Amino acid sequence: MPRPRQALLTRDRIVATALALIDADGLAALSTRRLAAALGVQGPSLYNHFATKDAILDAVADSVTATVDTGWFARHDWREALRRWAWSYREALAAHPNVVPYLAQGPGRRPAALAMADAVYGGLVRAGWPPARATHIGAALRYFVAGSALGSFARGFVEDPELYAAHYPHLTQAHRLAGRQRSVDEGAFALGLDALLHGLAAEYQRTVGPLAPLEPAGGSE
Amino acid sequence: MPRPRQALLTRDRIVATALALIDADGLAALSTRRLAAALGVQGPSLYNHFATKDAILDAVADSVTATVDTGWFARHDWREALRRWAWSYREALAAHPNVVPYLAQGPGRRPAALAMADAVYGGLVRAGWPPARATHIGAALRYFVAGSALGSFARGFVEDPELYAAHYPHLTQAHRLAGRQRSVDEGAFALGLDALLHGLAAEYQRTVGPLAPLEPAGGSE
DNA sequence: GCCCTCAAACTAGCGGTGTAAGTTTTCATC
DNA sequence: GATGAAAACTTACACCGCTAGTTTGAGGGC
Repeated sequence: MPRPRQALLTRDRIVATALALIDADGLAALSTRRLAAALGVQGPSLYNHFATKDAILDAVADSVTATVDTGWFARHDWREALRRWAWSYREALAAHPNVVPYLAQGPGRRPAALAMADAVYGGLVRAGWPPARATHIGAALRYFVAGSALGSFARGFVEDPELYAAHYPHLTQAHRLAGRQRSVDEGAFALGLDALLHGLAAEYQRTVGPLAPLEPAGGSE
Repeated sequence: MPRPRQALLTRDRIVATALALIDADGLAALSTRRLAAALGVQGPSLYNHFATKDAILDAVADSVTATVDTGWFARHDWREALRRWAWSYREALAAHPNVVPYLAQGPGRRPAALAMADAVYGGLVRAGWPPARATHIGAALRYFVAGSALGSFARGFVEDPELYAAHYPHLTQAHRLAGRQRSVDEGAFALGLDALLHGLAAEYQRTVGPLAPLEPAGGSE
């Protein structure tokens, strides 16, 4: 086939299809040939639109990051903004857990990731945190969110009672985790996030100044 | 070469060499043939000792996890034990950052990871935490540690001032992060861990009961 | 309206990958 | 000493990312 009347591929179509394949079959199952086949095209044609496979993955990762809402810092107290951002971030990653290992390797040069870092850092500094502290807080929350999306603690366990009971005295109920994955992961995330924010608020009072009273629950959104 | 008088390979030697190669060149650079070559052997010979390449990686991951000290819970208050465990866990992962993406995908059936989960969960329940809470706390800390080892927030930035200043108003200093990687990552980890533990202590007081007074700083170890 | 250049697909192929299959020789056991 | 497992080997398959060169339609300039 020569050059078609209408281009078969666009960067957006490649990225969307790649994400769908990764969601369905995992990161390792994405090959340029399989991706091309899903697009009705031969493998090397992708290289007319992306320089390398990694460039495709970068674009996929950035498309996931782009769905995170970072606007909270303009409208809310820093504690509330951090909380909502963290949940939004987690939601974006949890919707595509298979890309997290790739995505978690740093913002690099991906624009959506950098825009997010910019918004969070800026919001914290504006709230009075010293710049170095703001960096640490942003990083710490990123650690927590990325770890939670990546690990899916409960997903790691297997639905086999024998396996754990035999050697691990306290894990006799661990096989049940496999079935309650979502509730366990969400509960752990909620607990950890609340604890983190509680601790940060204390640190703020100790080193920056008094906290503004929190807006009433169920704020402006 | 037929079967040699003395076996050239052992599982331990394979695992140790694989870990060294991963540390040196990254996870993606480990192939069965390169690993075999480093062991003075042909590629397929590895399959006399491991069923698949993933089985080798599992063993590598478990050898890293095995260096985490989980004994603190027998000798310390739960807060202090959690803190020391988290630091030890982080240290183990940070020593081999390239294996973290693989390792972070869940304890699965790896014995060292399961033994660690067992120790942490048991320690928390013994300290009075309700079982469901203990699960959440263990998971939350795992998220944080895994995320911190995986992400290495600072590593993600590039040493190029132009790149950030142009589009991200608050990231004008971000290129400096690349050079201060270790201090940034450790600072973020320390801050986040302290905040987490602070928040957990508050939660404990609210839902379980009064906290034992903390032992004087610089305890029995 | 023609021509030139570029773009977007193609085909062929290189070197590398995980691993299955079968072979050979040695060691350990009866 | 025969037997069988173990541990290396060689060969081979299907797939991988990617390069090179080819073909042909699309779009712009004269």
